[in-house]
Amino acid sequence: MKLSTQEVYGLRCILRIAQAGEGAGITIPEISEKEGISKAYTAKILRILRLNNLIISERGKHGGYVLADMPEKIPVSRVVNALGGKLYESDFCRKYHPENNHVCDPLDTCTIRDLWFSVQHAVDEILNGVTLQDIINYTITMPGTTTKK
Amino acid sequence: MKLSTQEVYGLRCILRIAQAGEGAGITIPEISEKEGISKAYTAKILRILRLNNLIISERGKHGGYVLADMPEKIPVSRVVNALGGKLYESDFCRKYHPENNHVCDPLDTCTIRDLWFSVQHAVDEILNGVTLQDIINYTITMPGTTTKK
DNA sequence: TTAAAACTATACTAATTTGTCAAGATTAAA
DNA sequence: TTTAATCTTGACAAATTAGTATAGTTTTAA
Repeated sequence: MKLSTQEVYGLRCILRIAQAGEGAGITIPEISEKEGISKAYTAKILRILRLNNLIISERGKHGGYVLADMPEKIPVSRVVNALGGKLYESDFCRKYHPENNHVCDPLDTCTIRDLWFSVQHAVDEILNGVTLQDIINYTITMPGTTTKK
Repeated sequence: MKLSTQEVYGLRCILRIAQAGEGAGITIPEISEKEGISKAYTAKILRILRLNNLIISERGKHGGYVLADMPEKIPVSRVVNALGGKLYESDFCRKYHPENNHVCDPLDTCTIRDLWFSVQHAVDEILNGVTLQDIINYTITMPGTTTKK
């Protein structure tokens, strides 16, 4: 059970956008430089976030990205699901029974499916309960940290 | 956030071994046939389980595999961790900061790390609390299911 | 109207994960 | 001791995911 790099990078990118502030906007080169991710890859990840209506792009010379909603209204779950999909999805059984799935009988598979589903539920509960604003707030109030310009 | 196929297949394979019963043993061809996984791939997955001391192989003509411990003493977490690793591991920061990691400062990265860590904790809690025996029991008592020979 | 600075899209390469193959080692029974 | 049924190993091939390159389009401001 692993996070994809897209999920990790994507969350960091959208946090940069959130931290840029209301309507301020931040560009791909800026995010790229701050996160140490290439411009091309940053663009690719932001595209996914945009197609999922998490961020809005402004084109042209003074363009950049802003959040599509207020940071306190964007739970981390939306970001993660956009970039990496869910642990348990409706195609679960089909996916893991590539053959004529004669083995997908109630004997074992359903139990296992239930188990993964409950794991998915626990993860969702946590990620739904944390918004981008929560992360920003928590960061600022952490001891020893300063708000970096 | 995805399960690897190894994790899903591996859990199913070890459940087949558990269901075979005390000291009974089950062979690669049998597991392969029952699960619809190729013999070669089954062998590869069982090898990982064996190297993680979850199962014991008996070689020779009447060989096969048995559990290394009682099914009620093997939590699912051990199986999953053996096959797919953990969501959050000690190399987390290094892994996701491939550059000279100049961006791994307390401003954002630590908060995100804490978030992933709490997700990992929730997943662990669930997977630690379910043993192979639990899955077998639950299966057998499910309505409409029969114990397949 | 031109040029710069930004985003957009698609195709391509590299790395990782999945899955296969083939040759070998071990054991039990005839 | 031979044979057949088993596990063991490492190299290989295929598929997926990660990341790059390139050739655009859009907008602003001079």
